[in-house]
Amino acid sequence: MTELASDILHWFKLNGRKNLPWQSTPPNIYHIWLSEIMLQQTQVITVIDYFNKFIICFPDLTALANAKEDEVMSNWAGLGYYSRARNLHKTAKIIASNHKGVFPKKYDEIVALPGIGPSTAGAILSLGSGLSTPILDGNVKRTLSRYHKVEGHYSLSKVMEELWRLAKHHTPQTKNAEYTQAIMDIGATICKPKNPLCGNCPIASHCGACLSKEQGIYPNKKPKKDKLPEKTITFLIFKNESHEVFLKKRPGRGIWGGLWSFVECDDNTEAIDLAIRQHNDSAKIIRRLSKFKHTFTHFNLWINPILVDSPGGLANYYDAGSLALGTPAPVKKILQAL
DNA sequence: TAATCGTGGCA
DNA sequence: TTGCCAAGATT
Repeated sequence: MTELASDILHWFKLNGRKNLPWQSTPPNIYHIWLSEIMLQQTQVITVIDYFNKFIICFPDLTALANAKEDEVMSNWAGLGYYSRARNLHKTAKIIASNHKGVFPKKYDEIVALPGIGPSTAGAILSLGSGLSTPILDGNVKRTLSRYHKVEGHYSLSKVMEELWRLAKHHTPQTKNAEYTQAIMDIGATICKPKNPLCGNCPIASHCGACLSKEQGIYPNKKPKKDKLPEKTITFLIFKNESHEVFLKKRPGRGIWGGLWSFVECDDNTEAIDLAIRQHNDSAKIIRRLSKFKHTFTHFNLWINPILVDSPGGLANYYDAGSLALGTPAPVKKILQAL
């Protein structure tokens, strides 16, 4: 066992997180899988409430496999990266039909499932079955980059190969579930992106970056991008006499895939008039709501919401106060303000 | 290899 | 206010 693994395991006994909602003895593989998917690019604090709500609706893999897609999406709405939810549902169905409802135990089978890549597969095997399988999530990448002063940004395949090599090198044969949880805990609570708490770190005395006071240099920063592109769209909020609003299910790919949203069109008079006529020939604009910005990782979206009177509207009109459908965050924001 | 895919918290 | 980016995978 490497010194890093030994130090981390010792630290874990007293300091590790052992009461997260998806942790149990023995581990529940469904909970482990679900949490790992929710935790992709998402912090623990954000996931906890979603996880608890989700396992009440879908207590086990069979319940999830038998669920309607809209019910799954509704429980995921607000968490983001919605392909995760669609793939989660797909995988539940695959396991139900191809694996007799039992989560597969082999790495090759697990990594072949939709939404599960090499790191998530490793985490499932390690945390769920205690197998000696490396992971390489953001916490491990950051911690090992500092410890070994790895040169180059993650976007370079050469850097990722080196980090995987190091991750495998430190992954112990025994106590692997504890090690995996421990190194993620250290990454999340001590070896943080900004202001790492090296004074509390069990591996600081052997950490290259800490010893040379270069915690800010490693991991190497992402090359700066130009300004984020900006887009402006119009939301048309069709409202009938019963104060119900029209929502449309978005296609299963692209932004907000599988969620329900307003009619959307370009932000100009001609496009707006056309979209209104096409939806309901007797509809008329009531008023414009205030324009607001919604920020994504890769662009900024300006949303121009317009409230439209839509007499006779019936199909796919819903009461905003008792909506059971998943909606994008900005749509939910508008619905709550109506 | 580089884009795409959400949202919210924090410095 | 703006920029950064989190328990990554997919195309």
